[in-house]
Amino acid sequence: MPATSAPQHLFATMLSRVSAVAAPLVGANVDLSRVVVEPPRDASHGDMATNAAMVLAKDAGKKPRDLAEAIAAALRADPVIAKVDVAGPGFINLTLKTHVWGEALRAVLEQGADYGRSTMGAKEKVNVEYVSANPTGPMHVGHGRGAVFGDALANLLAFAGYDVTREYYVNDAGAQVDVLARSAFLRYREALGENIGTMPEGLYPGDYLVPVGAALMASHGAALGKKPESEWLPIVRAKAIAMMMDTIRDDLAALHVRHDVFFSERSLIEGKSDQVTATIKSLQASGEVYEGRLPPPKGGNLEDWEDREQTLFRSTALGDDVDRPLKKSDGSYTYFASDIAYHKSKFERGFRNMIDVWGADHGGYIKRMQAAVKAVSGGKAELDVKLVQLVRLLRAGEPVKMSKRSGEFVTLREVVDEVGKDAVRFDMLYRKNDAVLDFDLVKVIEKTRENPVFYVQYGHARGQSIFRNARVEIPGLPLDGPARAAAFKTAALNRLGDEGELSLLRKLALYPRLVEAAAGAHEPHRVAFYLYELASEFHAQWTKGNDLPHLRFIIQNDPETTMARLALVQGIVTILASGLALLGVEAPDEMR
RNA sequence: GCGCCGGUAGCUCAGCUGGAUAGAGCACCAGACUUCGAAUCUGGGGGUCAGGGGUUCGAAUCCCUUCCGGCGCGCCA
Repeated sequence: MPATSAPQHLFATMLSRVSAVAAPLVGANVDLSRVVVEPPRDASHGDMATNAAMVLAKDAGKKPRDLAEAIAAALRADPVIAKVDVAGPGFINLTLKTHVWGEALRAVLEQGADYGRSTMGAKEKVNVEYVSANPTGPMHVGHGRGAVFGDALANLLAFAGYDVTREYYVNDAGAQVDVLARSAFLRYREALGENIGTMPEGLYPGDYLVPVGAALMASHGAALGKKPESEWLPIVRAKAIAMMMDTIRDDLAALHVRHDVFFSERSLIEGKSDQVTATIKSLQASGEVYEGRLPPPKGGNLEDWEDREQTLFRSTALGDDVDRPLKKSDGSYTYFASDIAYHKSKFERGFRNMIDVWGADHGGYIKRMQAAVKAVSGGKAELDVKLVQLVRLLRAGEPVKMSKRSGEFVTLREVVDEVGKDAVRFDMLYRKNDAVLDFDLVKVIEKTRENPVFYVQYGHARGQSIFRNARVEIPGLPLDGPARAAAFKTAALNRLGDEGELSLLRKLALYPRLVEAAAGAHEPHRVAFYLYELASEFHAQWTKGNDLPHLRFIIQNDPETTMARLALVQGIVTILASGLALLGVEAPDEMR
C-alpha cells in the first residue's frame, strides 16, 4: 500500500499496514484476523492503538512486549506515523502526523454524502423484513418501533454496500382476516341503516372499519346482504384488507418508512401453485417433516391437550427445543407452515442473508424459524432475527392509558401527527432494539440538550448558521453544499491545530469505521449515539469561541484561518446530515 | 419446570463483538451571555458493572451457577 494513499478509511488503512508489518515477524501461518486498530479509550495514549502483539504473541512464540517492540520498530519507518509507543501488557499506541487528519477531512469534502459509504457488503443481497403488521387495524406505537428500526437498518446496510430489499409480509390469510371480514360486514349492515348494537365478542370493535362498511355499500348497494357468508366473505375480506393496507401504507409514509415488496401470504396458497403444500412435501422427502406425537406442553393449561399424531417439523435436529406442528387439528396449516414457505420464497428469490424484525413477544419463535431457514435452504441461508422490545407511551412521565377492549387506543399515526416523524424516529433509534423504551410525548419535543433529536439537529443548523454569517468575511462563499465543499479544496487545513479541532477531525475520521461496525452488528442505534457525540464536541468547540475569540470559526481579516475552520464545519455538517439520513431524520438548515 | 431478552452512578441509558484508570445525559453543587445562534458550554461529587465461581496476559463483555424483572411455552398470528 503506497504511503501517500488518501486515507479513505483511516482505521482500515492502518490495520492493513500493521498487518503487513506484523506478518513477517510472526510467521506465515499465523492468523491475523483478530488484530484490530481502534481509537484508544484515553486520548492521551495517542490516535490509534492496536492489540496485534498481544493477540499474536502466543502463536508467534514470543512474549507480547517483545513482539510489540519489534512491530513498533517497523512501524516507526511509516511516513504517516509520528510516534509509536508500547504500553501496558503490549498495546502499541500510534500517534499520526497531524497532516493525516487534514487529509481525512479532505476525503469528507471530496466525497460529500458518499463519505463513509462502504464496500463491505460486496453487493450481497439482503432481505430485511419489518413491520408486517396484520392488516386488521391501525398500527400502534410498538409497530412504529419495528418500522423505524427496520427502515434505518435497511438504510445502513445499503450504505455499507449490501443490495437490500425491504419487505413487508402481509398476513392476508388465516383466521384473523376472516374475523376482520365479519367485523367489516357488520359495519356494512350498519351503513345500510341496520342497528348492529355493540360489536359481538371476538370481533374487532374499533370504528376504523366504519369507512369499509360505507365503501362496501357504495360499491355493492344492498346486494351483499342477501348472499350467504361463503359468498360475501371473500369480497368483504378483500376490500377490508385492501383498505387497511392503504391506511398502513399511509401511516408508514408519514413516518418516512418505505418497503420495496409487500408479500402476500395468500399468494403462497392461491397463486399458480400451493407453495405451502409443496414446501412441506419437499421437507417430507428429505425427512425433515414426519408424522408423530409431541409431549404435552409444560406449564401451560393441559385441559384442552389432546395427544394425537400430527405433521411435525423436525426443528430439534437444527437447534430448536421441540419439534413443531405444521397442521391444526382441523387439517389446515399452522401459521408456521406458511411462514416456512414464505422464507423458502425468500431463498428462491436469491437471498442468503435474511433479517426479520419482530416484536419481543415473538421471541419464542426464533429458533424454529432459523431451523426452518436452514432446512429450506440446505444450510445455505442465514436468518438473523432482531427483536424490538416494548414501547411504554408516556406523557410528562405519566403512562398513557391504552384500552384494547373499547377499541380506543393511541395509534402510531396519532403519535406521529402530534410530535413529528423526526422525533419519533430518532428517539426510537436512540436505544438498543432489545431494551424497553419509554417514549414520552412531552419530552421528545423539548428543545434542550436532554432531547437528543433536537441536540443533533441543532448542531446541523448551527453549522449552517456559521456559513450564513461567514459570507461577510468570505463574500463568494457558496450556500449550496457541494459547491461550498469544493470551495474548501484549497483551504490550508494545517491551520487547524487547536485540541478541540483535532479531536473533531479524529471524530470525523471514525465515521466510516462506525458505519461498518453498526452495519455488521445490525445496530443502527450506534449511529445515533455517534451523532450525539459529534454534535456535542461541535457545540463545545463553538462555545470555546465565546471565551477565546481567536478560536471562533470566523476570524476577521484572516480568511485563511477562517476557510480552514469553515472546512471543518463543512465536514461536521456533512457527516451529521449523512448519519441523520441513515436514521431517516431531517437535517434542518435552521430551527428558529 | 423449560427457553429467550434484560440487570452498569440516585434516575434514563451507552460501552465500538475480550483491552489500558467503566462513560454520557438528567438530577445535585459551583461557574460562563457587549456571542460566529446561551435552545449552548465549563468544572465538581457520585460505581461491589445484581451475587458467586471459572476460562486467560486481560472479563461489564465469553462459560457455569444463584437471585431479580419482562416475554414466550401444540391446534393464535
